[in-house]
Amino acid sequence: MANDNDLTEAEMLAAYDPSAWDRPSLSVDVALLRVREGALGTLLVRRAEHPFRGRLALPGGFVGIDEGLDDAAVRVLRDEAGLEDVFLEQLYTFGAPRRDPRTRVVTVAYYALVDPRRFDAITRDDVVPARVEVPWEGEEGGPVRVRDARGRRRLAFDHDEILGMAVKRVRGKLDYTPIGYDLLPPTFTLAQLRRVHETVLGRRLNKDSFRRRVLASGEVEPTGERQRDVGHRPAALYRVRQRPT
Amino acid sequence: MANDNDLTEAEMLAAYDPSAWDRPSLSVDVALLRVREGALGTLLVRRAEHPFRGRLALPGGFVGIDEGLDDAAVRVLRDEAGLEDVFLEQLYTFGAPRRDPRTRVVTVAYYALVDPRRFDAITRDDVVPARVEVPWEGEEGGPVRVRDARGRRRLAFDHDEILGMAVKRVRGKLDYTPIGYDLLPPTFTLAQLRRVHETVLGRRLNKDSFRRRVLASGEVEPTGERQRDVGHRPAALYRVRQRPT
DNA sequence: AAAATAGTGTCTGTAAGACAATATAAC
DNA sequence: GTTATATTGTCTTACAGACACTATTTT
Repeated sequence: MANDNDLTEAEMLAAYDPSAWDRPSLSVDVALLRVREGALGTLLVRRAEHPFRGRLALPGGFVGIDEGLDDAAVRVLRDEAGLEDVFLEQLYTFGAPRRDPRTRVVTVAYYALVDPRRFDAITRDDVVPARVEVPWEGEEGGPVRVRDARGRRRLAFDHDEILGMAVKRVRGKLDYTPIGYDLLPPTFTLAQLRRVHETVLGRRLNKDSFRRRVLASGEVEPTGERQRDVGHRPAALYRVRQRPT
Repeated sequence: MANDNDLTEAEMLAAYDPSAWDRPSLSVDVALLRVREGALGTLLVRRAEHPFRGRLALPGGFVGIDEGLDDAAVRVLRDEAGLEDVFLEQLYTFGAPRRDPRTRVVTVAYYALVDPRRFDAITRDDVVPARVEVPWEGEEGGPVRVRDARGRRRLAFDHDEILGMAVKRVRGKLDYTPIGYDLLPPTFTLAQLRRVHETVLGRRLNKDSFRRRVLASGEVEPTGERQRDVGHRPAALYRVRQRPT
């Protein structure tokens, strides 16, 4: 190519041919997490086509040529998992050259946190809830293991790595961001909140200091309501003070 | 396209045409950070071509079709900034549809931390050191301002956002990871280490408790040496105990 | 000796962990 | 009343901030 330094910027843009070089494909994948009955769970889709046909995978899809990355993640979550208006944040970009056997595909991974009630409301036969087992402590990191109603599953691509990175990220952010509330219904007791934290972190927390810390944080306020029909003294219900969208 | 569910995976891979859809270009950009004389600095390159010709930008380049993302970042750092073997970690992926006026370019941003001595050893006339000014407190986030020998500079693309995200990330990781040592020479005093932390965090730290905390962490060990020619009582020199690659 | 910073020892306040005591709803 | 958990209060311990004091080098 000749030296283009004599062109104006407009001329240069007009002459630019984006197809001149081979380039990777770009996708997004969304690692959904929920907490229920003291266990981490996720939502997977069964692949209808090669590669990894029949295997479970994260909801995902290719990024449109004029589509923002966040927009693509929102679209995938809506179209493949039937979920909208959930916590969604970019996680990490995975681009090992042979992670997809078709061709080079770089994927921008997102993670989402969902109130388990909305999770349960999903009824699509290609969407499969699965339990997430974390085989490492703390924020060590590494792939997770996944188990659906039929037992242990190997996920497509490097999706067990992506889920593992999502768990690691949430563990890291739980202590100093209001992220835990996205895993709960709009109104909750302090015991429920603690149970969510314990499940995500994979360890028990001190009941008293957890309570003190949360109340002192100013993140929650009592609704004035209490639990009903619980077979013991009902706990006060709280809500997040200002959900910071 | 006809239903391909009757093909074997091998047939499907052979038939797959990666050029069938438009796709974004993919680049990497590296936000370098160093601390010197109580100020954050970075390393920029002057763009020789459109777009943003003549403006300063982060070292960056397109990802090869068979090149790993980390490998691309290492290559860019070596070829454009002349640096090797520095701390380098993926930061965030920026993909707003119009961030590059040529065409859709998604960039995987990395950040690197460098001992300022190695920084100073670079002598290339297209590489420009610049001071980084952070106009926000704590981990609020947002773009930074950049100033080179000639004064305030507007960076190409969204590179001031990327640098801002790098500062935010380092601030967040400084307290609970051994990341600060990558900004220092192999041997250092506790006062130098504290000064680095103060510069990154943008606030003063308590001298006594910083000292106690670092010594109690077990991350450093005394070399047995002391400073020389400092005009006051010389401080003991320390090194990192085991650099965890 | 003066200047300047390194390093040590001690006190205080805050927050977490542990644990005991009391409260309240369902049965 | 019994059961089961919520909620409050107290004590202890760990650690950060503050500050005073001593140490050691250059000038």
